[in-house]
Amino acid sequence: MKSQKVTSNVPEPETEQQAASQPRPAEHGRWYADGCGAAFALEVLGERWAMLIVRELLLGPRRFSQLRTALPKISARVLTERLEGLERHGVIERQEVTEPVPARFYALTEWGRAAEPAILALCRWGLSARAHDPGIGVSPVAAVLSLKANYKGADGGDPITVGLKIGDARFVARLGETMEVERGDPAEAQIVLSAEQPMPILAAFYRQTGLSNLAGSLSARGDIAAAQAAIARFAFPDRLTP
Amino acid sequence: MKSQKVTSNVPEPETEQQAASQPRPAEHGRWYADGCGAAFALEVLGERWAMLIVRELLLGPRRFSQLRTALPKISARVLTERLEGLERHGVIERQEVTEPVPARFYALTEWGRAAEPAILALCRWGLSARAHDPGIGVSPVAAVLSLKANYKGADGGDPITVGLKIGDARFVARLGETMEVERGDPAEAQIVLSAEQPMPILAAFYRQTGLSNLAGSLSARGDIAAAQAAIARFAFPDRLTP
DNA sequence: CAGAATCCCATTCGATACTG
DNA sequence: CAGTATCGAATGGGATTCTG
Repeated sequence: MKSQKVTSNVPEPETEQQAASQPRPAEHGRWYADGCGAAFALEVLGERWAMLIVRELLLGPRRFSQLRTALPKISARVLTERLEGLERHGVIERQEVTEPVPARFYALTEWGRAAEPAILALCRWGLSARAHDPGIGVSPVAAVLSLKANYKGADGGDPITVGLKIGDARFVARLGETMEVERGDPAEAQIVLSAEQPMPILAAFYRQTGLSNLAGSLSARGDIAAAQAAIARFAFPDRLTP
Repeated sequence: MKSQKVTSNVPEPETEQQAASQPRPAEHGRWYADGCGAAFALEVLGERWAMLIVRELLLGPRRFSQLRTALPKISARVLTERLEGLERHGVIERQEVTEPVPARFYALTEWGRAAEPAILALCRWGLSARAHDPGIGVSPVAAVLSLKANYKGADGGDPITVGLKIGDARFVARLGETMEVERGDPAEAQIVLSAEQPMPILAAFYRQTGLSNLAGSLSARGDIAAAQAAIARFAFPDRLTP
């Protein structure tokens, strides 16, 4: 990580053509000239798509193409730019693996992971405005984080482990005083919910209802009483706008 | 209760045609096509400056020129645009007063106020990255919210009331289990801190130190032991980046 | 003062094509 | 697959001017 010389907010008049392919604004990020921590956060994460990329990395490293799948409307160019910017700011880092097959992953740094509370808070705020529109897609990661954002604690009850299979994605969540979730095989979980798409799973939690009425698109395996208890540990924000 | 008739500045000249075939870019705010609450939040607050405008309104309604003062780098045009957008989305509302003198204020709606936790979380995340650069200005509101973002509770102690005078701004904070702060006259407070600029006040809290070494630019009045106790109730995040 | 209206260029984006 | 390169088009936003 190297620090850049910040010259001035006045763009240099055509240094050369190279400058055109290297976007300025996030260079050292000085849009706001505001010492507030939130302003600095927005210098780093305030560009379009940046926070959603971080969101997608919150549950573990992802590859370029996986990010594109999770964020279908982002273009390759913008994704490349954002990954560069986030890496330069120290939010993410590249990981090269040769293990099964050579590949490159993008992973959050420690600081990047620390952005989770802010992103979950934004998630709650967004949910407080309008129902989750089922017509709009949600990535598996977004769905799982949406649950995490609205977890209310075990309230003295025992921890419950919940496995989630959403398409190809596999998560294991542990619902204790806090909700911890990571990618992994749900084999050991007390309950496993499976669906091809994220929405049926979200709907089960949103409605604070049983799973039976979604049997068509969602399948549940395991202790059904534990499933009910698990669902009761989530509460979604009241809507503040009609 | 205001009449919320919007779409006034869009004349709609005989074009009642395609609404679905033409994906308008930012018109109805659909950049992301992502059902996640965070994505929706960013449709509303993700434009440059938008969150900082909300931040400035978190401690009470402000006038156009007051916002410009607090955010010196925003242009009148952009501020106008953002205020329109935030009003259209239901985050803020205009208030016309005729009281002392006819004036217009911008105030958060209930939903807008609900964004406070997200903004404070971003503030904490930004602070975890780098020291508050004293070379960069902070608005009085940003300074006070920065304190609120890092308040850790009374831990069994009695509430302490702290008055803050920052330039012309006047705040009263009550440090109980949570920190509540609003604009108001600090006359009744146990402690009153005064400074022309926000930074000396922030510095006193940041350093977890007494006030004596900042006597030049900061003045304190009241129970000095209470002041020490008050300062001890704040803890600022560890830096996660060097 | 509180904006609205114009002008206009730099930035940014999406689509497509290309490459190692 | 994992990006680059290029290009045209849309947008953003600074500066300036106008108005109630």
